[in-house]
Amino acid sequence: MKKTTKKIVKKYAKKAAKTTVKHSQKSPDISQPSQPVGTLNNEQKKAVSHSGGPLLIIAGAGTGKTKTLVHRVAWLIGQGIEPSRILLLTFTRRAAFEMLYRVDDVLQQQARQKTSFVDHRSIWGGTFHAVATRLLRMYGNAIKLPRDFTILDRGDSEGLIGTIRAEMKLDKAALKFPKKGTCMTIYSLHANSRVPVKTLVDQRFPWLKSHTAKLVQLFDTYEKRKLNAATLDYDDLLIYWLKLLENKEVVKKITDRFDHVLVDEYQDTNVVQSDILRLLCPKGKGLTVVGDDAQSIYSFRAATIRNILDFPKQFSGTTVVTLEQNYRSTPTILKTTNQVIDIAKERYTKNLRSDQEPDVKPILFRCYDDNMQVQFVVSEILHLKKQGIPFKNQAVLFRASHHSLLLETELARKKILFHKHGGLKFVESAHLKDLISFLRFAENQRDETAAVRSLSLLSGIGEKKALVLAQDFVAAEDFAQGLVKWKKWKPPKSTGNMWTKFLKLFEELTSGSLSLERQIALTLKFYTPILEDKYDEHKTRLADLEQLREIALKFKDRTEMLTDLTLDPPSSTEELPNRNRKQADDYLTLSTIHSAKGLEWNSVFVINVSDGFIPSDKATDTEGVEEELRLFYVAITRAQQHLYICSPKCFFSNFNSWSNDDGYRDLSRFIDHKVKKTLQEKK
DNA sequence: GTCACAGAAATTTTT
DNA sequence: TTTCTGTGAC
Repeated sequence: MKKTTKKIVKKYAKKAAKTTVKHSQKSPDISQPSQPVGTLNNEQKKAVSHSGGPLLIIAGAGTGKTKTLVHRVAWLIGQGIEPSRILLLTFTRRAAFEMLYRVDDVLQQQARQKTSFVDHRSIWGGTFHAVATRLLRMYGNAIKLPRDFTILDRGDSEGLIGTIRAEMKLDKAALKFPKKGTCMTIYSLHANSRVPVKTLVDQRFPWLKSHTAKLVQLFDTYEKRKLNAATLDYDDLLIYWLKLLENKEVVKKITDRFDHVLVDEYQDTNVVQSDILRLLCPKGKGLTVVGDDAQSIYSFRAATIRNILDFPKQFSGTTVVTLEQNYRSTPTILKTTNQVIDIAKERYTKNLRSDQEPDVKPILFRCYDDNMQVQFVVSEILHLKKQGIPFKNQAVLFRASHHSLLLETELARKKILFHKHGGLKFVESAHLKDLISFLRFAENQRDETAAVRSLSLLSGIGEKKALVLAQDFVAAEDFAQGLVKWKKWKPPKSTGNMWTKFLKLFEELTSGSLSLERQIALTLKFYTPILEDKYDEHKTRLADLEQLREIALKFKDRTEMLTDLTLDPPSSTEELPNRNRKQADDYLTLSTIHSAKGLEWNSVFVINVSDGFIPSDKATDTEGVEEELRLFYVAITRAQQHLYICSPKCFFSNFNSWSNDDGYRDLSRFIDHKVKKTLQEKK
């Protein structure tokens, strides 16, 4: 386990300095005075040095949540807790890294005073999914899970569901059976919320009621197929972790590992996750959770706000500490954010307060169309830059990934560099998945999804044949026998010599004697002609594959690379190796609001704050709209000093003419007259 | 069973 | 516009 944390650290080490500068309040020249390093207020102190029963920290936006958690970890270590006996569960790997990095800082400060040296790197840190994977590789055999299982990402899972859906003949148009994506959504909600499929369909997908029986059957087959292929999807990782804890033989081994479990962003956990915690920390012993119910924005992933609200009920003897002192934003901004969250029907969080000097009111820019919005944003960004606020301390936030397309074009035209977070990920593009499928197949030959994907890339072999070949291989007595079977097989003419070449590649990849780099090089060589044939613009795609090769350098071996790329894919252009290093590294950030969670900037622009976008018109019921409100709240609480809320009246110059985003839109209903009073309007 | 083609659908958010 | 799905020719 030590290894992995070390790797995380190594992996991000270069970026570290950059990241912290970028997202922290460390720019004294322009930022508001933030809480001095090393000092804690009374509430924070109480949380940091709490000992005894379970601890719930309710931390409003910008109240120094990370800092408190970091200091708590350091304090625990100072109390003599072995770092390797601390488990830190965060929402993203990046958050885990940042915390570990800062724990190191605090420890170094302490070490200077005490001349003791503690290695923080043995702390277990990561997302629920990443930690689950590690534990499953260690103890999975107790529940009959092979060590070399591979992980299906969302696309793979949908693909498998789609295949089964077709096999069950549910794909006839006249049937109007839900598409694979919808099936997957239902399945995932079911898996993560433990609500029976029937109830779920009745309540949330009533128009699919007539298909319930078939859906259940479909999911059943899906589960069997995954099991057979030794593959787990995202949801399985949590479910199997729970199974591990329910297993009498292993549970003790795991609970004995940890004295303390700390969970960040607790408001966005689901019931499976809270069950895991309950078994991991019986009676809440050594359990600390941190969260803010006003920032719960992941219910589409079956997160339930009840987890945080009912925590004291679930764990008797809970100590609750509430952090209300905000160190991030100016009082003028807080006035707005407090007013916004006031609209919420159900509200548990109190108002935030700040000691900073009042500054300019947040700006509401109501303009004619989306083009004007872009012009305004770009000119303000440049203006702020002139005032000494670098691009990296500014961010533009939006509801959906494609909302930034128009802006991206304009930024490119003006030669302003930016990084975008959220939306389709690099490794999710078809050509990357193609390439990765070879490696994954070599890793786990039972992985049906990877097998079918890679085999059917050969011309003359389609999905059907690929599946038969894959199943033949698995059915063979052992690896060598499988290979013999394959060698005997006569491919159709159109396959040409590709079959022989493929066999050679497959043998090489599975030999176990090649470095990861070499494996990728060979696969790339094999795949390049296929790619050139398959896609028109192969140049850009080839460049992407080269990037993957560079990324691969960071990983120890194939297992680690495959796991990492699925659980923690590079989420922005920033995390990819940059071929133009010489460029100044002052980048503007563009981000979906979801991906902006936990971050902060001096100046924040929230665009498309018009009804239909915020709240999204996909959210229909009250609960959905409430979540949209919290989402908007998350967006505006990211700002330290300058906040801009932009809302065009019309959308024409649309990115995608096929969407129905066009037309007139009102100002978001979240900007009611009370909120408006806290803003200064600009036209 | 494979593959090329035409027509339809589609983007909300993510581990 | 791109991606997915279903159809029909080989």
